[in-house]
Amino acid sequence: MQRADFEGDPVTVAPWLLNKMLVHGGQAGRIVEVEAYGGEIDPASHAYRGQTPRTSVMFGPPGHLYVYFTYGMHWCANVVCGPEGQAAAALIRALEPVRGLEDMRLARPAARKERDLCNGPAKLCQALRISGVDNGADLLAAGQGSVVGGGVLLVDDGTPPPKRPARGTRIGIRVGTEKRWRFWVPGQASVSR
DNA sequence: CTTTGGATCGTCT
DNA sequence: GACGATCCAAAGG
Repeated sequence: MQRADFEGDPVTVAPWLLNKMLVHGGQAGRIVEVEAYGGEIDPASHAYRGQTPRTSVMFGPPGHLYVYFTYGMHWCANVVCGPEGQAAAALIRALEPVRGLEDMRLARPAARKERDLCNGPAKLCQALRISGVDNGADLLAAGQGSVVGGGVLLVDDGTPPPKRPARGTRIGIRVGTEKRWRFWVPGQASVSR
């Protein structure tokens, strides 16, 4: 897994992210649902109307984390993809909880079942304690010799993406609803509702 | 099980 | 000044 793997089209990179691990501190989950956002050509993307202070990370190099705040209370996390200068991203919509479940439960007292811990884009940020301070983090910083351990990381544990991912329309948007740019691991309990 | 409405504030018009 | 890449509790069936 290298930075070049993230330079492709978001519709290609997003399903490729399935089954990779998202790690933050002692908590980790397997990505089981994603959505592709196509930057300036995609009316549903935050970057559709060009670069703003909020969306600047999306215009930077791929393999970084774009975190945004919405509805006055929720954080959501994206993997920046596409070449530098082009805004594209994959929204992480759901994780299968893998490690640090006790801390996840502490961070998300509203979750009743294990699958409720990370089955939504804002839920997984709550569970992994991802917030605005993580915006712009380099997801590939592991093994680069610097201070590693506090940041958000993407890890390939060897599990390949599903050969035939399930596919459907994106959720929660009001434009661009015709594009079937949502991908998930078929039969996974932790996909969003 | 499904439907509905409230919470809450940064961002851009 | 409007609205959003959402979540949750409450109410109804």
